[in-house]
Amino acid sequence: MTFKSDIFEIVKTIPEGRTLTYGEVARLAGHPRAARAVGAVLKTNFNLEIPCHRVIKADGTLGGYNRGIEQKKEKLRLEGALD
DNA sequence: CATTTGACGCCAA
DNA sequence: TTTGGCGCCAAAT
Repeated sequence: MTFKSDIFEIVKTIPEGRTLTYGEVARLAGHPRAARAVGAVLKTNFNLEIPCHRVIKADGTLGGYNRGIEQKKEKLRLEGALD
């Protein structure tokens, strides 16, 4: 499988109300040092079936989102992943 | 095939 | 608490 597909598989398993960091996703995919590459992949994929808004930075900030950082923030708030 | 780019992560000032 | 710098890796060009 490709790095991309591995990442998507992992992200698809993130339950509502839960968040993982880019680094965590990379580690779960078997690429412990590829945190940055994870963002590169999520960025090029617009598949809404993939809850990529649940992937945030290790320092607690949200990072980015291909549909706007505000949308990401709002989604997480609705799911209770914030506060 | 060689470079550049960037939704990262960590540490020193 | 902010900045700045560096290592890392896959995608895009």
